[in-house]
Amino acid sequence: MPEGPKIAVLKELAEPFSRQVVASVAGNFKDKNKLVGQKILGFKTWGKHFLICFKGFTVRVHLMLFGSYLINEESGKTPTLGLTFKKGTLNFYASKIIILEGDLDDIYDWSTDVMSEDWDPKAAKAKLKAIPNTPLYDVLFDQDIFSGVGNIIKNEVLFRTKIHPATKVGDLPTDKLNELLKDLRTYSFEFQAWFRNDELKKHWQAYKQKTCPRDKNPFKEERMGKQKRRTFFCEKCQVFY
DNA sequence: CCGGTTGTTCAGCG
DNA sequence: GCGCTGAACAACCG
Repeated sequence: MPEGPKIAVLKELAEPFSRQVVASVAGNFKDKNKLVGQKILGFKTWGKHFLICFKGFTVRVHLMLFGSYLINEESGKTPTLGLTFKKGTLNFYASKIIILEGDLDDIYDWSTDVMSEDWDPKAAKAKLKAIPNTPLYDVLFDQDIFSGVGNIIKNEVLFRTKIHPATKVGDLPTDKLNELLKDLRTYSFEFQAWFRNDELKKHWQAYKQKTCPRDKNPFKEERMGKQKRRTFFCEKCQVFY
């Protein structure tokens, strides 16, 4: 389900519950009693984390690989966490949920989130300098450098910038690195807009595709990186630096 | 029914 | 203590 842009859409859809008081709580979440009667101060996101802010603490929802949510709707299954308001419900299924105590600004570095207004590509570059021998297929999954980036964004952005996924980050020419950093953000917002309109898949150029749309060369598909994730690339137009 | 997956954490080992 | 590996977890689709 999630990559950063989908969580950004969740925040938009949840916004009507901002400033509302939690009337009752359902689900398996063990600290659910702590939420009853509390007013939601607002919602935030950090990469793939969805954050429900209360006074003094925050509920962190992570949808992982299979998680889902329903707004003003029930699936019939027990949610991990289900919030009921005077009007409406917000349900999370198959999610990992924890409570964060204290100030979020002490917990999160917002500048690593490629969709944040605080996104700072210079900070990312400084971190990449320390790991020049790491291939891009691993680098792009590092949530402490590129919060919100997942396997779709990885595949699409490397294709769009014509960079071979096995290129080591230190071997990238400066202008290509800059282009990559820029497109991670650009593509994430395009992803968000497409997902909102339910037309994300139709815009996939590399992910799960068979043929390169640029030169009609068949895509290579390999399991790459520490996480052995599906990687699609064109050996003709994606340059190995 | 089986295999695959837009993700992360942790135990176990050398 | 480190890095690496595999397992574990979750739910839905084709």
